[in-house]
Formats: sequence, structure tokens, C-alpha cells
Amino acid sequence: MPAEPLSRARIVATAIDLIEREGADAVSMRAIAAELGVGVMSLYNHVPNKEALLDAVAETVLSQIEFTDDPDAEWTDRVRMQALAFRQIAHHYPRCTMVVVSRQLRSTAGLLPVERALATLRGAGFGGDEAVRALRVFIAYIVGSLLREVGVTPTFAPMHRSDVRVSEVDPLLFPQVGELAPALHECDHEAEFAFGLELLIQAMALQLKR
Amino acid sequence: MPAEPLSRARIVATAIDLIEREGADAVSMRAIAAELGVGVMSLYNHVPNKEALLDAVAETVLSQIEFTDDPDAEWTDRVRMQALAFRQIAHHYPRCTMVVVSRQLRSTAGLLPVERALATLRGAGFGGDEAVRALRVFIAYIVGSLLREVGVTPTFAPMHRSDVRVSEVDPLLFPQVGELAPALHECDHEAEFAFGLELLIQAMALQLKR
DNA sequence: TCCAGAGACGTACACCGTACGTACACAACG
DNA sequence: CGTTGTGTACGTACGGTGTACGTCTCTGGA
Repeated sequence: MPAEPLSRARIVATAIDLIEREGADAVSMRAIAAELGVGVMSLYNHVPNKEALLDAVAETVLSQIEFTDDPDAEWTDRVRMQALAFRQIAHHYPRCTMVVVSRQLRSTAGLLPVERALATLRGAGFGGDEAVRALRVFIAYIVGSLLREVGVTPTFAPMHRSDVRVSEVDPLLFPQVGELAPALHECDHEAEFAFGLELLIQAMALQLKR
Repeated sequence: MPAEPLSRARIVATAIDLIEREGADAVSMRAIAAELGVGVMSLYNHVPNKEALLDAVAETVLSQIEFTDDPDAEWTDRVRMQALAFRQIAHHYPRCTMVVVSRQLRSTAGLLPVERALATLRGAGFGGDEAVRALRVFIAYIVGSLLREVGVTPTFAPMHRSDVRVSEVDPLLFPQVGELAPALHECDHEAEFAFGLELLIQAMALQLKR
């Protein structure tokens, strides 16, 4: 009956699917096993423990970043592309993103984007230490942005927040928040991300000229 | 015997203490109750559930940000001060930081820093929407940076990583990572944070002039 | 033919969050 | 004084979790 004989890859794929469908909290070894129509402990023949499984989830998601790197393009364009590629997979696996960023990875899958970014930056003229520093700034911004984008969606529909907040907030204690409530609630994630990214790239370019 | 009669504040304080001592994973209602020398279910007289308790933890940590805002100072200095104040409490409660950023807050405690920042930015001349956008960029960078700083320390001592990685990484596949390994492993968190922050502030100032 | 190894599985344990019922201490009121 | 809430502490119990361990079955080589 089991045409597909159960493997680490199938388990990880099922875990990712489950996370995206039901959220990271709903992931349990039992749920994954049930999804696969398999005994719970059978999973442990392919995965040492749940922690390692989540590491594998993060690694798998990360490895799906699609770089379309043009070596002839301006370095600013290449950096932008890499950042957007990162954001794109986060958008493709929104619930998994939390898992990815909550977990520092020591796999080669996480290293490949780093390698690409460092190569781009050094090719642009940054020194070794400068490139590392610049990369850290970019990663911090990207991770922080993605956390906001996906953290806003723990389950669904934050639309009521607008009404709730506006009515709750005391305009005397929080005049700015009160006045800017509309701007605070609505958020074009893509535009916001691009804005900050452009800001950083410009600042980096300026840093490079000096 | 119970001179102190158990209260929401005592429970939250104990939870924070426990998180800092044993890590966020070690926090359970049973552990907190044991720490307080109290039955598990007694906690539920003061806290509706664990989720709410963690929200309270985040709120409490956040409310301890110390703003020493000088209204006469340059706006760049004020923004810098606010960002550093944020980072400082994260440094003071490193294990709790993960709890704080993993949880979007709808309390007034989380709103106060927002109010301050918006007021500073608008005082500097930013329009409403611009101030909101700028704030989002700053928060993204700060949160991302803090995640890296504290995420690197899930338990202790990442010093062995250096040796492990350098030897593991294939220099042919990852020439940049291999060459820059020393720079990648050692990280003066404070200096790195300040570098990116300065970059952002400069970029914002430039944006303002236009 | 036999045997060793691998993989699937069931059982069991310790721990988790928390719903529910109970016991007691104290204030308000007759 | 007695009675009667009312709020808090507590114990028990249930369903869920990760996983250690022992067992069964199947398969491939000697």
C-alpha cells in the first residue's frame, strides 16, 4: 500500500504543509504522523527529534529562494533583487517564516544566501569587514520587516483592530497615535518594505563613495 | 504564612525571573506555581491563561524602557536615544526579548514608545505618513538586530561555532564565507547596532531635506 | 535456509495547559 | 449572634505533547 515509503523529505514536506494550513502551534509529531497515515514513532526513524524537524523545515524553506542574479547588473540592483527574493519566499510560506527566523541555522542552506550577498557587496567595492557589517544591517532590516508582516497574521483577519484601537486609545495620552491611526493601521507591506530597502541601499552607496 | 498574598504582578515577575534563569521553553504554569510555593490553579485567579501571562510579561518588560528625552536636543539624537533605550532593556532581559518580539502587542505599554517616536519624528518635520513609514523602518531594524543578538544565545557559549564552521565550510562552494569567517563569527553587537542605526538616521535626515 | 539489519508500530512515561468541584477566610446583613 | 455571599487557594482529572523502549515484520545477502 505505501507506494511512497516514508522519508525525511516527505516528513518535512508534510510539516511545512501542516504549518501553512493550521499554523505553527498546530504542528505535533502526532499530527504529522496522522497526515502521513503512519505511526508516530515511525517518524523518529528519519528525524532525530522535533527540534531537528523544525530545523529541516527552516532549511528547506530557505533553500527555495530563487536567485536570478545578473552579474553584469549594478550592485544596488543585485542587492535589491536578493532582498526581494528573500521576502518572496517568506510571502510564499508566511506561517513558516516565523519558524525560520526564530531559529538560527548552521546549515549550508542558510549559508548560500550569505555567500551570494557577500560576493555582491565585495564586488561592489566593499572591504571584507564592511561587507559583513552591511550584510548584517540588511538581514536585520529584512528579518524585522518579515516578522512584522507575518506576525500581524497569527491566525487571520486583523481588520477589527482598526476599530478597536481607535476607540480605545486615549487621544490625550497618545495624540500622535490617535491622529495617525489610519496610517498606522493600513500598511502596504510591499511598499513599506521597498521604501526601507531603498533607504538602506542609498545609505550604503553613500557609505561606499566615502 | 503567605505575607505576600499572590497577585498578578507577583506572578508576572516570577515568570520573567524564570524565563531569564531557565529560558522561555522552561516556563510552565506548574514551574511558576512551584516557584511561588502555590497551587497551579491558583494562578488562574489572577491570569486568564498562559497566553495572557506571556502578554503581560511582554508588556511589563516593554514598560521598563527608560526614556530620557531631551526636547531641546536635535531630533537625530533623540531618535538615537530612543532606539538605544529599546535595545538596553532587551539587553537587560535577553531571554524575554524573544517573547516580546514574537508577540504583537495591543496594550498601551507598547503604544507609549510609538507615541514618543512619532512625536519626535513629526517635530523634526516629517509629515504624518512619512513619520509612520520612518518608524516602521526603525522598528524593523531594531527588532531584527535584537533577534540576532539574543537568538545567537539560545543557551550559552557559541564560541565553538567558529571552529566548527570554518572547518566544515567548503571554501570552493563558499569562498566569501570561508575568507570572511573571522569577521562573521566575531561580532561587537553594540558597535554593529550603532552602525546600522547611524546609517538609517543619516538616510532619514537626507530624506527629510528633500 | 538462516540470520542480521532496518523500518513500522504500540505501549508507556513524564509533563503540559486548564476545566471543574471543593474548602476556607472574611465581609455584609438579618 | 448567625447566615450568607464572595473571592481566593487548592486537588483532581482530562486530553494533549515529545519521546524512550521493546516488539514485530520484511528484506537482502551468506
